[in-house]
Amino acid sequence: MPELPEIEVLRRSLEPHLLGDRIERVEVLNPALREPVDAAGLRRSAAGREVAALRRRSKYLLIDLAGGRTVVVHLGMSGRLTLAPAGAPLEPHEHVAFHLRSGRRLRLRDPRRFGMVLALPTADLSADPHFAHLGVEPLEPGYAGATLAGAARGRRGPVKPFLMDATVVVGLGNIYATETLFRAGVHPTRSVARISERRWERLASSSIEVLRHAITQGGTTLNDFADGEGRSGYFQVALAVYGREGEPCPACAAPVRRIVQAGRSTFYCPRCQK
DNA sequence: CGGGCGGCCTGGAGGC
DNA sequence: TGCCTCCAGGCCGCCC
Repeated sequence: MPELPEIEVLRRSLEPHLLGDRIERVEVLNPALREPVDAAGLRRSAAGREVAALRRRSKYLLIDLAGGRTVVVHLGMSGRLTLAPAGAPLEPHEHVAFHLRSGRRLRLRDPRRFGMVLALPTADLSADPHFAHLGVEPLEPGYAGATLAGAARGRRGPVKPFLMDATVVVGLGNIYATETLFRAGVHPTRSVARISERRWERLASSSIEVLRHAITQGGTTLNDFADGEGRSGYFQVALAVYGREGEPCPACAAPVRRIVQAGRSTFYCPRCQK
């Protein structure tokens, strides 16, 4: 489900509640996620620790704890991480619950089980195999057309899967790569070898605009995304082409087309995207 | 080595 | 109402 904007929205919604609170107890209800949850390790790392910071890297939420360890949460496709009041009943597909000093519990539900939860030493995060290969953060300084152009040098293949390649730039999944291409006026099948400097600049700035706009709208809720307090996002109404096969392009009214690239749906306007 | 594809899972939607 | 097929926001490993 969630791409960069959704995780950033989640981070911001949880931050005021979790900062300074303490994880009293960790309950692993069902360890079967993409990587089996190491219940004992998670407990050792997190139980009795105060939350020192909430960060995000790529599509991972990072919960830094006092004592030098970080709880890493990935929502996969269908994960939800929400705060529940004390005594709230277990919900279906609840995998992990962090019981807080405040009485609430931070719980992870994930029907499709593509998510993950692990605890790592905070200082070594970037060296961990989950993070070591990741590319630049698109909302941090230094990301620009030259970043993309440099990564594309010597490569071939269509630009859409390239934008979704997390070793190049992180956070762009199927929705936001699709919307970025529309905003930049670039055809999704165009080879990365045939994109000008100016187009790379446009792609970079378009991606930043799309991501920022989505964050201000609370992310995109197609089915299951919700922030830490269970609120849905609104960006789905602002999607220009994603999920809109056959509907008129918002710019020129030509019917939006759907194709499949690398096994994923791509939507584009055949007139606006060259 | 880079790119494409299947597989991991469950649930919801739509067709019949 | 029920059954079947298709599809879904991520990511990894295998294959060519």
